[in-house]
Amino acid sequence: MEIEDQLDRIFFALSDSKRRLILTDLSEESKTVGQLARSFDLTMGAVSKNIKILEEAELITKSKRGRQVYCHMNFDSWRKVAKFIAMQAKFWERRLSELESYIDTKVSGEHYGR
Amino acid sequence: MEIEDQLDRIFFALSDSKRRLILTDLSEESKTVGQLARSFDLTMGAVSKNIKILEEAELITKSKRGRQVYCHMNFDSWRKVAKFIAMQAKFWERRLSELESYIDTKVSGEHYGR
DNA sequence: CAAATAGTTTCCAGATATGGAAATTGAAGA
DNA sequence: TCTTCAATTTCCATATCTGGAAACTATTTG
Repeated sequence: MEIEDQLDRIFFALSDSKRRLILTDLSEESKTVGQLARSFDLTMGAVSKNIKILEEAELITKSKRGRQVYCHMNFDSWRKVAKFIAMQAKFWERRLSELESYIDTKVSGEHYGR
Repeated sequence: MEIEDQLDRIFFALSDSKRRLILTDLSEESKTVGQLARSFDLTMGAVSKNIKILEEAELITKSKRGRQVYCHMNFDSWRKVAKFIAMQAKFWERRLSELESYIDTKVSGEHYGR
């Protein structure tokens, strides 16, 4: 269930528009927690907690420079998410076309599915 | 903020492995709420509520046949999600390669980003 | 060392999620 | 109509999420 837990964390992290905004912001350049707090008009505590959620989902990484903490978008991890979703889509797409050709050739009335 | 709300709902719906399992199950064939409840060892009430969450995210649709309610995977909506994520990835990818070439050509020391 | 600064964590309150049990709705069938 | 069955909704308890305020940690600077 390890991968499933990881997906839980990723999707949960992405389910909040503030966090997606932070992620988009970090995609342009790495920023400190304080910079993010000022950008999004939140306390540092609040940003720090959201950052933690994104970090646990492995969507970002952190690095220290003195007393400042820089947050970096983890592009590798995002690529993985994109790949997973695209593959899932492709897989379902295949099933769907199989189903459609089955319906086209074998079935006529009584439409259950959709 | 309409699109953002939609994304909130979609990602939230996907953030639970039970709901992802239901979705995968429905990708094979449409099923009734009762069938899903039996498959996943949950009460109908619990399944019905999760179905509602997936429906509000427009990841599935429902249709009635007598007193049974069939749930269908909404492939169109999923394609939209996949497209959004892939586009986002591509957008960030481009930014990333711009950044990398910028670093390659102009900068030498002092590595902030990552 | 003391003061200031950047972040994190803790504590708190209010909001929301979750699923079981039971009441309710709506359709089928005797 | 009365009963049964599929599903939804309501009620409830438990758990988690969220962000502000304040306490705490760690690092820089005077």
